[in-house]
Amino acid sequence: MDPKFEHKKIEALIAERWKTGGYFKAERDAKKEPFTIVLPPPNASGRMHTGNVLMVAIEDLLIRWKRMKGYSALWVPGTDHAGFETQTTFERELKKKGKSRFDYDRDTLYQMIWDFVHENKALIEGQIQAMGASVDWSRYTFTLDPEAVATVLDTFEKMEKEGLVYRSDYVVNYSFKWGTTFSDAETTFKERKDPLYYIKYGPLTVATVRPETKLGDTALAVNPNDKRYKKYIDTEIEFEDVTGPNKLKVIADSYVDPKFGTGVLKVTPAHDKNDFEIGIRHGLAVKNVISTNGRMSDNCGKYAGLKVLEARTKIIEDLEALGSIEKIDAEYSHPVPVDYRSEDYIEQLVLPNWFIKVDDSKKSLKKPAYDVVKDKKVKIYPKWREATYLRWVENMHDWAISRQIVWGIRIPAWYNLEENPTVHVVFLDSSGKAVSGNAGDLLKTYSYEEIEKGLQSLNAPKECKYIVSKKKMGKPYLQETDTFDTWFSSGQWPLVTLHYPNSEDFKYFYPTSVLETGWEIVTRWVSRMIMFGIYLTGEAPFKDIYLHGHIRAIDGKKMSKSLGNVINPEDYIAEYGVDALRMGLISGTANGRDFNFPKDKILGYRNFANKIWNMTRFMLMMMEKEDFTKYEDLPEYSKDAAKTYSEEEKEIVKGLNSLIKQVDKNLEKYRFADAGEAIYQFMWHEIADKYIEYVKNLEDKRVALGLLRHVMLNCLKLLHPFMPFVTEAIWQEIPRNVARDLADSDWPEA
RNA sequence: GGGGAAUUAGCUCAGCGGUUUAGAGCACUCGGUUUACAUCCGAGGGGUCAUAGGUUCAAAUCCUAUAUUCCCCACCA
Repeated sequence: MDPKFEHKKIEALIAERWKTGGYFKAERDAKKEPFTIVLPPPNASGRMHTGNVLMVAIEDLLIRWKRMKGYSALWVPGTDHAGFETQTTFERELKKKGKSRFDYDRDTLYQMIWDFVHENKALIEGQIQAMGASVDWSRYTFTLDPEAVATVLDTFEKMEKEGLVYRSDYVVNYSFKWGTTFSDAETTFKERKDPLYYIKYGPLTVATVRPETKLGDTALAVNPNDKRYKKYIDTEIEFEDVTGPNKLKVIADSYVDPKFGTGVLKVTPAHDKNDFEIGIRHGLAVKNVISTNGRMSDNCGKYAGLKVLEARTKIIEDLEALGSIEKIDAEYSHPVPVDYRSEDYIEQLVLPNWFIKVDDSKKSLKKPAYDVVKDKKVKIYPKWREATYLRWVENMHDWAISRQIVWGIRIPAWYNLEENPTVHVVFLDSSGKAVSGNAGDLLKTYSYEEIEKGLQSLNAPKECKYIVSKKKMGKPYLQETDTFDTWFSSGQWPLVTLHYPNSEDFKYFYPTSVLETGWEIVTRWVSRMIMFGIYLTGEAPFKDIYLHGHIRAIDGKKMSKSLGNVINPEDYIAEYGVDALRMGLISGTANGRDFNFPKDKILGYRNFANKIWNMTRFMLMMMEKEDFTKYEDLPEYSKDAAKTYSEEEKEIVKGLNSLIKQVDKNLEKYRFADAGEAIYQFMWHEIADKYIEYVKNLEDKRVALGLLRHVMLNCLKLLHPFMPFVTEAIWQEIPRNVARDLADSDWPEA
């Protein structure tokens, strides 16, 4: 043995050994109990970050532990197509080449991204392997594998048949920059200074930062308790507007804050989420005045076609001319919605979108998803996270599942262009020029085939009829160009990876045992998996949920590129080894709370790996010296033999037994750090500091050395799920009575 | 604005059902070439457990306020 534990040399050898052994391929064995974890799929074109390392470390720990305890342990690996993330990464690459997505038709673009992802996929797969993750590669799944896609489409079809799918106008967060909608979760707010205009509407005055949206006003609103305006409620106000004489109804809604501005709100249902809801409450018309191209729409009269900001300037001028501007507060600062990636402005627009009813009177999706956690049929660790889940699910509203991007699973709905001439189509004609317009008009000049081939996107008004079909419909049908929200497909991940509904794997391994992931996607992902699991199988897809904390940078701040504090786990793997990194992160993660990257602990566990390496080296040296080189040369541990042990020997046996119990107990409770810490303390400070020193000084070492070997072998088993490489490497050096590799060994019993 | 979490040694954190002198790793001090390990060994210093009240025979631990920090959700036109 080398005088030091050389992780670089050993890791690859050991990984190869496990691969040859085939220990991680889970067999369906009726005599065994299944233990299943589905790996939350990392982004297929991304690379490993510290969060992934922690996730792998915890899941591998659970899986190896249960496998050694005799379960049929299955850990299913996979990668995610990560719709929006990947498409934007790819578009950045395109930009470097002076191209953009608008240069390609939809099918070509999709194929290009497919190729891009498949060129990069091997990287993350290799990293998962290098981490020592004992996943079953024979069951590897990519979210866009044909079978995975088929399952997702089947689910959509079923939901559509059962009336859970609908199309509706909806206020979406729309980015002109990216040309797509963003979910609320992908939208943040940024403080910005904008002039606040006080605009007269007849006798009333309204304060707004968006005068241009006045073209879409369909009411004025006041607080029902506001004495100043009581007399105007339910009356119509007439006034001279920039477009000529106008009149608006005054409604009462408690959303209006009497203390803000003048206490009068202009209601623009098409361009503000809250106004949209007021509109629904009061049955107001929705007048769309801003189009997806960032310009004022056709129904804006003389302002039509102007960019939003141009229209604002113009309208202010016109209002000034009318004498309708009461005052301007130039110092007004307010939060504006921006997209979380580029912090570019987000406009709220009304677009037809695809929705899932989550609280249908006949078939509620959210209620059982709530109950199952409330009733502790699915347990969340740490417990205090439960409240987040319950609160969110309780307030869940219908789910907009469509995204205006190419990279994803295309919604399998088809529009008959002859029956729906108003479908708006954008395509590249045979010369590569972009053409857009209504299908009815375009079909007069272009053939269906040309449109279909060059199709970039379509936008079907909500009245359009559609047919759901997984097969290509052909002329005169065009397929919806929206794709599913990533969470719609990854929400079915446990079902997809286990080949729901008819496979043997599904019957044996479903529901899975534990879902382990970061808490930040509890709402977006975990709730959806529970919903789909119950909807399709009647059973939640997992029994326990363990949520690990976020890893912050060393400075205690969130890792971010702009702060330059992002930690690349590979640097630490190279310097300290996989085992040290895994164990260091696990020991930092205690209660599922966020924690700072535990640099010192990683160093500490690197030293520990070296320590147990040298303990073994020393033990073997003592054996060799006394010529106990074969297994049989030393006495085996037995309860009988233990009766004649010395105090020191009895002490170490007692310590080992209590350690085994402690490790099991802590792992049952997901207290990984405590379990690991206990092994560390025992091996270093009981075995090395005390017991080895004791053996060292004995005249006759036979019995004590035999016991040392016994204790060491058992400790290696306990430590293996935490630090798989170094323990396996040491295991191979010690003479044993069983040939099996450590990864394939049985868990010790106290 | 609503909700959650944290505040314990210089640093990062444990202390999960109230129990003897409050623990660990790193850092620090002193001393060590001892059949492996200096990524080591031995000894040691260092904490009024954020603050103020309360419950109790007994509180870092339970309760209530306050302060500070972090996070999530919402986002007043």
